[in-house]
Amino acid sequence: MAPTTPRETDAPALGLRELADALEGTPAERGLRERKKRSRRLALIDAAQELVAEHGLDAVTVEMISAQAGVSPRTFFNYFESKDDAVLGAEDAGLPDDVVGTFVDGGPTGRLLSDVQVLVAALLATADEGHDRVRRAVDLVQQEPRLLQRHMAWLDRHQKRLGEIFEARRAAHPFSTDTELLNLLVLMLLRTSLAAWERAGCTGRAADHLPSAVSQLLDLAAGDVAP
Amino acid sequence: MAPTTPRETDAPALGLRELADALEGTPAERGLRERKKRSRRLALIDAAQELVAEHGLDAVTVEMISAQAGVSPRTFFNYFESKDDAVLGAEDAGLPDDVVGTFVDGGPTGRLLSDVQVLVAALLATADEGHDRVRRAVDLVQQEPRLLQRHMAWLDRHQKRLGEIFEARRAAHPFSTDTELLNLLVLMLLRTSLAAWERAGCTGRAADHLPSAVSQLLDLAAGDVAP
DNA sequence: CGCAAAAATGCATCAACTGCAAAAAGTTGA
DNA sequence: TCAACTTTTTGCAGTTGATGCATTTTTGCG
Repeated sequence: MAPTTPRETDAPALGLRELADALEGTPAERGLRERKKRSRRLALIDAAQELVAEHGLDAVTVEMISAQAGVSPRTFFNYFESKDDAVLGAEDAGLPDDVVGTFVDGGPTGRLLSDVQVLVAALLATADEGHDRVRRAVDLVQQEPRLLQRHMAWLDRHQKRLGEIFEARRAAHPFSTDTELLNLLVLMLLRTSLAAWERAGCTGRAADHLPSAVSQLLDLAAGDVAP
Repeated sequence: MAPTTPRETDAPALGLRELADALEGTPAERGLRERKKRSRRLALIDAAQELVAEHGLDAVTVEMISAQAGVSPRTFFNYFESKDDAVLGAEDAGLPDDVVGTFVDGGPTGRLLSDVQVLVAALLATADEGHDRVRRAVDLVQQEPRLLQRHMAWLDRHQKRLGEIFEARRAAHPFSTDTELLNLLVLMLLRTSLAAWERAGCTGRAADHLPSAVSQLLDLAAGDVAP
């Protein structure tokens, strides 16, 4: 019990509280409330994925999902905007700041495509964290094409941020590629990698299949320039 | 015009005759019924686009749309699967058979990327037919991000067919690119071209902006191989 | 005209989703 | 421990999108 974090001091510093909070125990365990919230969220995702896997997307109602998770139907919508979001376990997993910083500063390699690849790898890495649930989500997307639309919605949420990142890099290190095209490139690499990962039985990390996707793209271009 | 691909022969194929018959007599004017159907459909699209442009997507109900178009709300769903489809004026514009045939037979150029470009050009050409409505649809997609999801749904509908086309070509003229990646490539080129077309004020044809999209992609690849 | 096919319509119904206010659970400080 | 407080859950009523079914209206055609 080393009192390194003085979080019981009452009066003193102004930022100490926030500092303590930041350093304190894993970001998910700061009180029963937070823990229950997280737990319920996961319970809802599990319930949704399980039921959909068994009965199909359209045959499952939010009422069933909430019942299985042991909460009221109304509570369901406190956690997710839509049924589909719950099935996908949609996290707003943001990009790590250091990765973004490096990219904006001209990226690790200085070659746009390679640097975008690093960006995508970072996105895939966050997906690896919730391995099981992501795997089930990817499986379900294969079976239920409607969910693919939500996948696009997920990109929408990040499109703004991605756009800003691309523009920021462009400012200091100009390139001619449309932001629009780059956004779609990210989606393409993401989906292709995830698809390959799933074909491989979801073993290892999804990012391992990223280089293959990129080289396919390069081959495609090379074959067109000098057949 | 090297006739390496025997695709202009008349007699051989069995389904060709029926196809010709089906396409015969302007496809839209074979009786009052067909004409009315088409007219109502367009009226619904116009009503939907107009109302959404004015009030926003969420503030417009199918009841309003059908009222403005002068039909019953129930009839609306005889024409469209969803409100969003009506706003987008979603046509199931199929690819012309000759274009598909050429592509499957090794495509006009024999280079995969270039041939996909021709495929996309054909898709964009069908979009040019309903010039005004497509333009409004593109505009609305910019304003209402939710519609972008339906754009993805549109791809879904064609993804199966596209996949078959790619597989058919692959059988006789093997290539290593994933079908998944090619599907996304088509989407990328479509969206980038449409975006450029819209930035150019929707003048001329959307397909005119396709070469730029492709060359951007090539530049991206070239810059990565030999910086 | 009169009959058959096709389309439009009315009606009942389900499910997704939202706002609101009351109740319950967690948190804080003395 | 108790009592104010904040946050979250929950019930309820209501709107809207969407579908199935039966009925009526319209259209095509001899």
